Amino acid sequence: MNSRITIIEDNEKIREGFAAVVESSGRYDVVSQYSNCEDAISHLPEDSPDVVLMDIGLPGMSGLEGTTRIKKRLPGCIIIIITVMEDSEKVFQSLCAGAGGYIVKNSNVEEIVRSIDEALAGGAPMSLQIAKMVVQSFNRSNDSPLSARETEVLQGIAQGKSYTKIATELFVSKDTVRSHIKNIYQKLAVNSKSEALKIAGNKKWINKQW
Amino acid sequence: MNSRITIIEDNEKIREGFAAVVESSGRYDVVSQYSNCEDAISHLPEDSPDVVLMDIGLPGMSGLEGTTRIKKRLPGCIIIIITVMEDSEKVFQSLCAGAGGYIVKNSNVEEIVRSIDEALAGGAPMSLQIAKMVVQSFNRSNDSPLSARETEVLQGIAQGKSYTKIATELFVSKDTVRSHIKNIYQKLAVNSKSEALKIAGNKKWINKQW
DNA sequence: CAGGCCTCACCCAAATTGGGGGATTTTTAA
DNA sequence: TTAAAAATCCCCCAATTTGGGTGAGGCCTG
Repeated sequence: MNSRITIIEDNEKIREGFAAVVESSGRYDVVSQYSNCEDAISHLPEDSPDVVLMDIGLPGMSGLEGTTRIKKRLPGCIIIIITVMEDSEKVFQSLCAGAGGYIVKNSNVEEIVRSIDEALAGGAPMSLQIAKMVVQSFNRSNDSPLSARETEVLQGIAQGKSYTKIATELFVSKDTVRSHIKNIYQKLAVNSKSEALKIAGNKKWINKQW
Repeated sequence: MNSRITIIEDNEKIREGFAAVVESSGRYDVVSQYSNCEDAISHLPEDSPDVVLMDIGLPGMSGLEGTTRIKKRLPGCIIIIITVMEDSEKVFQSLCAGAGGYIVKNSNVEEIVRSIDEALAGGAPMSLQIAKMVVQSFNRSNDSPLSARETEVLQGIAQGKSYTKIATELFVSKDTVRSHIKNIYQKLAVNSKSEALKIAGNKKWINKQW
């Protein structure tokens, strides 16, 4: 049976262009097209797409948010982001949201169809250009105001460890850890763990590692 | 001035092969070669390399661990992983550790030199094959024992939020969040935040995102 | 020598956490 | 249809954690 495809893209020309290309292959059925995520999500059960071609810059809910929501309802659904060249952070976030690949808007017919084939086969369709962006988004910035020790402590916080646990692992007293925390909070102008993690995480001062 | 390069690789033939290739370009100086990370790290200050070519499967300290340590001491140093085709998890972890690129062991002369050029220019040298692995490593496994709601709650924990904060954000009471936590702990057979995060993180049941 | 960094201590009060018990409703699956 | 699972909420309890304050000694670097 043919794979079911849903297209979400606000530019009508581009959307119908993609639809035509996909249909032309004969192996895919475009079951629906939407110009925004909200509409698409409300029709998810009927459409039950195998693949979603998703634009990132959409009116209303962003493609990022949409990807997360769709993945939540249809975990098996593969979402391929349609994009012009954007910043590496967006690409990274899309992957975090559950995107299965990236194709650029001005791809030719064969590339598009091949991307969908690849995605269904379990591969990750994307250009080397985009892949490199992902890698670059890993690079931690080195202009952190936090000292080495403070970074270690915050890293522990990021892993949900208690002050006591962190102290044990760093071979220092609990009060020392508390001192570092106080300094961290002062430097970042916050007063809670979650706030500190949010800004240190966004600025890549810590490894949000797994 | 030529860029300073250090090579860490336990196989002597491969190591010297790389050295010869790099030297042959004339634009790079191989300032040192080591067969393990420990030796390399103890000579870091004198060597002060701009680029490190690092094997992943090393005796003693792994290339992953070594990458982390070197990055800590020389944040500006670019570390390129030399590898045979490995699992996507290793590739992902290397990038987390601070690797700036990936080249495969049987690359030819031009590829190697070009990779180093690319790395120094700020790009991320890697094959499309490897890039795809990175992307694949983002895919969350869907065999989680946690329910959708429980996953949301644990996600909040991962961001360092308090039960109260999570409750507010999910529009439920604090006790509901506590109920979910209790169930999570039982399912994962743990009894603390950090333990739950560790196993849920490792198995990719949650997005460690920011 | 000033300033940052790392270390540690003590005080305090509020909040959080983990564990126990139970209850209801809705959804899902057998 | 019936049982299990999920989601919601309530109460109790005690230990721990957290955030904030103040102070202080040693070390290293510019």
